[in-house]
Amino acid sequence: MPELPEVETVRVGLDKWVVGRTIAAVEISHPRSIRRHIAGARDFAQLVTGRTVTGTRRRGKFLWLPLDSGDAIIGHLGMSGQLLVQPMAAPDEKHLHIRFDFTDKGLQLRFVDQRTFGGLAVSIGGAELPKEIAHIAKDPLEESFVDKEFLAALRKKRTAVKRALLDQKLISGVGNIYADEALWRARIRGDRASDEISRPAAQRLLNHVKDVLREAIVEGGTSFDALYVNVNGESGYFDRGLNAYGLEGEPCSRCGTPIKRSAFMNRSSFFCPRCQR
DNA sequence: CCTCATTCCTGCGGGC
DNA sequence: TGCCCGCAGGAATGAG
Repeated sequence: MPELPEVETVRVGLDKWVVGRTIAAVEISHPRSIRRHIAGARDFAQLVTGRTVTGTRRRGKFLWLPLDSGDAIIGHLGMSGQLLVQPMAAPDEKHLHIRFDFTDKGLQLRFVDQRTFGGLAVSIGGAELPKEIAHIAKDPLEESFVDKEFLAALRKKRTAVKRALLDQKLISGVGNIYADEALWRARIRGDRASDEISRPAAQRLLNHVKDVLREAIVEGGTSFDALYVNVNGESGYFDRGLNAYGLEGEPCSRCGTPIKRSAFMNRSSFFCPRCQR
């Protein structure tokens, strides 16, 4: 499930394989995958054909490819989206929705997405920062991320602390897995009121968020199945480093108490009932 | 403005 | 064996 570390792993792959190359053609076989590009498939193709990819950028779970036109191809992987770099002769993936060919007739870029929650769009003038993601907060691994602003926002909110971690307008890049992991490390229960967390505890939680994201990037992300892969179709290994997520009934690695699972925000939360208060 | 539930989607696995 | 149903969940949307 692509959260910040998984998207970063994909970005690094794209940086290696796609930057500097010129798009020769784009084939869109599933309109839902470009639903955020309001002007439609033909407009999308027109804007990217003949353009050269000049870099790769990411904020939170969004990534974008600046083009030499000043526009950018912006992408979100959703639940199951993959950006794969494949030989032209490789057979079509079952859920292949968008294919980019390059003028050098080398490896193709393919957007594959089983559940179609993800998608691509062209952001006009978005090379530096697409306006489509301007409403998203900076992610905690950006140098310009300001801890104090997040801590203040946490205090101002009247909601559960896990909900705040998942709120991309407060802090971007954190999804269900890393939220549970950071809360476990900080020994805080996710349903605690965000404005009742002490300032030192909130700072510790933020530090754990940063740590767990960084550690997962080193491992190439977390995956439980073939749905999250890097641009070469390979899975990450961070699932070995998890202490809470998906471990219902397993002994907490700190205190041995079985990890509990509960429904929260229409999804599962995993936590240690003893050492998370 | 703020908070929160709902909706989108498909493959898989459990239960009967 | 086969079918049905629940589950996985990021972000946009709209209700209250």
